[in-house]
Amino acid sequence: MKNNITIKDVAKQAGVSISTVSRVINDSKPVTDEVKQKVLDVIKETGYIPNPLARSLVTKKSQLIGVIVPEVSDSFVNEILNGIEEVAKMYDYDILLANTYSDKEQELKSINLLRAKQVEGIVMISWIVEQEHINYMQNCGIPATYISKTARDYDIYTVSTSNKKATFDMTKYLIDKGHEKIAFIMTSKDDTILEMERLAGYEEALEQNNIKLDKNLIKYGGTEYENGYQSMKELLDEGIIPHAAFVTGDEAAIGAINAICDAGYRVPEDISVAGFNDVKIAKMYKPKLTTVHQPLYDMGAVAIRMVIKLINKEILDNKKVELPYKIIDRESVIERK
Amino acid sequence: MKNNITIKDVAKQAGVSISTVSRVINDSKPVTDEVKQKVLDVIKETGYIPNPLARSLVTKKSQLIGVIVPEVSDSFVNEILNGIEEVAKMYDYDILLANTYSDKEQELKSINLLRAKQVEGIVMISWIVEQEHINYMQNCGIPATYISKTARDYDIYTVSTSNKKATFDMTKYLIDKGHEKIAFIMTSKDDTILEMERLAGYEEALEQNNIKLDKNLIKYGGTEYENGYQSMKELLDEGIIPHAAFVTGDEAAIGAINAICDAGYRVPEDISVAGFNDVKIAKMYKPKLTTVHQPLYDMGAVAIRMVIKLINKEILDNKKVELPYKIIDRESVIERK
DNA sequence: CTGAAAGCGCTAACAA
DNA sequence: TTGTTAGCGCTTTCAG
Repeated sequence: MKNNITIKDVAKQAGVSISTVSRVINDSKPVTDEVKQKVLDVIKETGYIPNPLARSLVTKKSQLIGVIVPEVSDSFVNEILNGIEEVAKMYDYDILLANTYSDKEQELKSINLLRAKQVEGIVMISWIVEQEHINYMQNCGIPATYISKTARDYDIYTVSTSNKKATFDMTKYLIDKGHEKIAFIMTSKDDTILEMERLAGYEEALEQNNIKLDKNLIKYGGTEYENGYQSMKELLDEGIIPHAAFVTGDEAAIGAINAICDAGYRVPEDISVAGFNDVKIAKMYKPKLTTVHQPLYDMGAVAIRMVIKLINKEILDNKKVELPYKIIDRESVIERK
Repeated sequence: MKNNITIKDVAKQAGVSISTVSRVINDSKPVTDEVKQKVLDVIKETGYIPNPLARSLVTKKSQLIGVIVPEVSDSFVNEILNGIEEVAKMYDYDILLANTYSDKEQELKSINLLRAKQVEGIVMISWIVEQEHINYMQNCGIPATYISKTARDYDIYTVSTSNKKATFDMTKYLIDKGHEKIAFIMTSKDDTILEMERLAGYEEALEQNNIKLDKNLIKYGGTEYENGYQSMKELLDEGIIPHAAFVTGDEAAIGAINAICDAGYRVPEDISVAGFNDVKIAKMYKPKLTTVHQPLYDMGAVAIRMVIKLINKEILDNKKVELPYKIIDRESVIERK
C-alpha cells in the first residue's frame, strides 16, 4: 500500500546495484540500454518514487521555495501567488507558504521556519520592508526577492512598479478630468517610504497644475475595504466633499465608494473615485473601478524567476525590476463639469 | 554565513556526544541540567538549526501537509486557505501548495508530487471529487480530507455544508419574498453530484410551494464572474426576465447582477439576486449581496485539524463534518410587490 | 560501464 | 545519565 519501495528494492529486483539505479533515475552517468530498460521496468512495476528527502540531504537541494505573504486572502496577494505558483511548477519547485498577518515578529519567525525547512529561496510579499529583515535575510545567505509596494533603495532584489510615477499619473489624470479637490487616501500607515513616494507623486501633480495642497484631504488607512470606508467616512463627516478621491488600493477604494454612497452621494456623478492595483474585483464592481493596473500575476512570476536564477547562481543584470503599470479607464471616474 | 552548523559541530563544541545534543533539542531523554545548559548555550551561540530533512528521513515525519486547490486566487479558496494556514502553524506543520486549475490530470499529478515530497497528509479543495482520485489517494494510504461542495457518499473524510438544504432554504427564502419565477444559475457544469443536490433543493422548494418547474430558468456556468454574467445574459437575451436569480456562487452572482444592470434592469428593484458562499466581496458589493454564508475559514480549519488527527492516528467520530450555513439577508433581494 | 563504500544530518536502540 | 553505533534513502567518489 504505502510507498515503502526504496532504491534498494529496485536494485535487488533488477539485479543491479543501487548506484546503477541512481544513475538511471538521474541520467547522471552512462548505463547500458539493456540494463537501463530493466531498471525502468522494475521502477514502473513497483511504482517506485525516489525519496526527495534523502536526495536533498545529500545534494543539499530541496526544490522548495518559501513564500511569505501578509495574508493569503488579500486579493493583491493571491493574484501574485498565482503567478508564483505557476512558474514554480514550471521549474519543478514547490511552494512553502507562510502567512504573517503583517506582523513583524511573525515575519522573522517565518523566515526562520522556511530556512529550517531548507528552502532554497524566498519570495517575500510585504507591505513594509524593514532593514532588520533584510539584514537577517542576507545574513543567512538565502536568495530572496521582495515584492513590495516600496521600492526603496535597499540593496535587495525587488519587483515592483514605480509608485511615485503611477501616483503622479493618476493624480494628473484626475486633474485633467477637471477635478481639483482630490482626496488622497492611502492604504498604509503614515511615514513609510511607500507613502512618501506616493505622496510625492500626488503633490507633484498638484503643484504642476497649480493646485494648492490641502492636508485635510489626505488620509491614512489600511488595505482593506473597511479602512477605505472609514477614511472616506471621516472625510465626509468632517464636512469635506472632494471632487474626486484617489485611494491607493482597490478594496479600500470600493470601501470609499460605499461610504460615499451611504452618505447620500453618487459615484461617479458627485464624486469620482480611483483605485490602485487593478485587482479582480475592480472590474466586477459597479461602477467599474478606474484604477492603476499593476501586473500582479507577472510580478509574482518575475519574482520567483529571479530567485530561481539566484539559486542557480545566474547573474541578474538588475536587482530591481520595475514592471509597467497602466491607468485603466473605467467607470468610477468621470469628467467634472 | 550559511547554516552549515550540524549537530556534530554543536556536540564537539559542547564537548558532548551528538546523541546528547539530539536529546536536548528533542527533550527525548533526561539530560543533566548542567550539560543541557552547556548545549543550549552552544546552540544559541552558533545559531544552529536542526536539519529537518535529516530528521524526517529517520523519523518519517516531514511536518508537511499538502494542500491542493483549484486556484489560489479564487476567493472561495483563499478564505479557506487562511483557515488551513493558521491551524497548520498552530500544530507546527507547513503547507505545501499545489494549484490545479481544476484540471483532473493536474490534480493527479499534484497528489503524486506532494506524496513524493513526503507530506504527511493532504487537504484537497476541489469542485468536483472523482472516484478515481479517491481510489488513488486511498491507495497511497495518506491521510486526506476533502473540502468540496459535494458531500457525496464517497467513503472519505469531508468537510462541507449541506448543499441541498441550503439551496432549499434560500429558494424558499426567495419564494417567501414573493418571487415565483426564480432563475437558478449554477456554478458548475451539469451532471455532477453537487448540481444534483442543489437542483433537488431548488426543485423541492418550488414544489412545496406549488410553483411549476421551468427548465428554461436553469443555467449552468462556472464559479467566475464572467460565467455568471454570461449565464444571466443568455437568459435575458432569450427574453426571460425572472423575478429573482439564485446564483450558487458569489462572484458569479455579481456577474449576474452586472449582466442585469447592463441590460437595463435594476437589482434588486426589478430582479432580486442571491448568491452562495458569502465571500469577502459579498458585503463589499453594492447592493450588498444576500447570500448563503459558508464558514469558509472554519472549513479550512476543521479540514486540516482532521488530517492532523488522522496523522496522529486519533480516531474521528465522523468522517463527514457538515458545518452550519446561514442565510445572510442583505440588500440584493427584496420583497416583490 | 558497473559496484562497493562513504557519508549527507539526524534519531534511536543498545551498551556502558 | 551518557556515548557508540547502526541505519533512514539517496548520491557520488573511487576502484575495477
